[in-house]
Amino acid sequence: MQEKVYLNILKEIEQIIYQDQLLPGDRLPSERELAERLNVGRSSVREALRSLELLDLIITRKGEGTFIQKSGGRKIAEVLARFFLREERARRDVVETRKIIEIEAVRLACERVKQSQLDKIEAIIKQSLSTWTKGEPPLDEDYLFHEALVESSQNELLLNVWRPLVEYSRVALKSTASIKNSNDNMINEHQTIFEALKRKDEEEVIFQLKNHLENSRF
Amino acid sequence: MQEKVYLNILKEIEQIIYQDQLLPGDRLPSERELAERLNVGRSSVREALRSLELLDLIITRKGEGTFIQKSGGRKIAEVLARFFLREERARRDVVETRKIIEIEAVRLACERVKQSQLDKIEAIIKQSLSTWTKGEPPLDEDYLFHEALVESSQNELLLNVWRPLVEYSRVALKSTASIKNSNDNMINEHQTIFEALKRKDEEEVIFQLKNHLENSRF
DNA sequence: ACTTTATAGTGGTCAGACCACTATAGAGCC
DNA sequence: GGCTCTATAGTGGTCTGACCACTATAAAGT
Repeated sequence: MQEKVYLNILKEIEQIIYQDQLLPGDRLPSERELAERLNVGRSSVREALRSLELLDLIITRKGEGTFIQKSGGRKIAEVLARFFLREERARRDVVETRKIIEIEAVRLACERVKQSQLDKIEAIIKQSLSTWTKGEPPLDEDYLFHEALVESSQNELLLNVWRPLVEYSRVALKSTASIKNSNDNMINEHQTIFEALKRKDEEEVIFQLKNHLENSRF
Repeated sequence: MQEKVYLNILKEIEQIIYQDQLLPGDRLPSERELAERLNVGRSSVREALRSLELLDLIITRKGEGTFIQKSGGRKIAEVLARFFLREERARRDVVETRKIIEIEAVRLACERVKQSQLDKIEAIIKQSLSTWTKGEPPLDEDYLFHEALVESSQNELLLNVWRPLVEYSRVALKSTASIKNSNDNMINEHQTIFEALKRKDEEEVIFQLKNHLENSRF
């Protein structure tokens, strides 16, 4: 059975990225050029590009072109969340998988974290305090803290798998989340995790993180 | 700034699914009907559908229509893997991430494995012996064994994240793999892992699996 | 009632038109 | 020569239409 044209185009685009050594920010050939080059219709090219766009792998800008993007997984998480909301099992899988990834990333981080990353995490905690002092919930800092933890694993794939999972968790759970954790507890827990990571105390950081993930809003 | 038409269509499709209480297996309105209903071009509808299709949320069949599907996430994992694994540290990240996933999946399996899955794993081991007795390397069985382990976690997402990692590993490492494991050791190790899993001895199964993954060809 | 044929409807792909926007090149002015 | 403005080329965005291959359905024939 012949595979659909847009799937073949995805593969070809991947090849082009590989052969031309394209990086995030670099520009892909135009739709018309791709169509000509691959001997397909422009509509088919567009179908493929829309798929990639939803994965946040590319961004297309009118008048400029199509650019490779470092994936944030935001759009896909939103779409998945909307489609998954009614499937209890899938939600469990996402939450569970996200926790697994994060915990194992932090385990790796105990060996690999760089001083600059520790500094960054510390700064995020300080920013949390500052935000909270101003009377605002430090939601962004909460996210950034967790992201920085996973980043400290020095395993980019884990980070890229983790991101859409977290985005999904945020969207999927936002209307039903029971907040078990006040903001000051959250910041305290971040601080505790950070201190354990600084000491590279694997057992303690895992324990504290697991505890925190049980209490966390996402 | 006006959002792209295809993103609006995604939202409308979601609404239709919700209002019509559509479930996996149910059919969406035709492309032409959607285009008319939403007052957009058919091409735009197709762009939206391709996005959903890549997420495995729908399946479109020529002559029949477009159906809601229970997502397996296979295609997306494949595409994401292909796009992420170009980077410098990709190989290490893949191998490491795959191990993490597999080990954690097996940890879950110790609580969750079903008798039918144990039976399946046992059958795969028997098939390995049979294949090897015939003088052939039991490569397929090796893969199937690992897949069945991850499957036993009852976390479909883990399985779907694991698959492309393994596929990549097979392709990327195949020319440089140093085979540290003879086939009979491999089968013995599979057997040992299986026995520990049957006993639901988490510590032992993790230990044996880690050992095996160090020796394994993929 | 069953089989065959014709028709309607489905998705799949491509070409083409035209629009809004951006980038680039060229002309004109100081 | 440098700067500004204008024109043109190129980009994506969206829609329409044509035609194909396949499936579903209805009607006709046995």
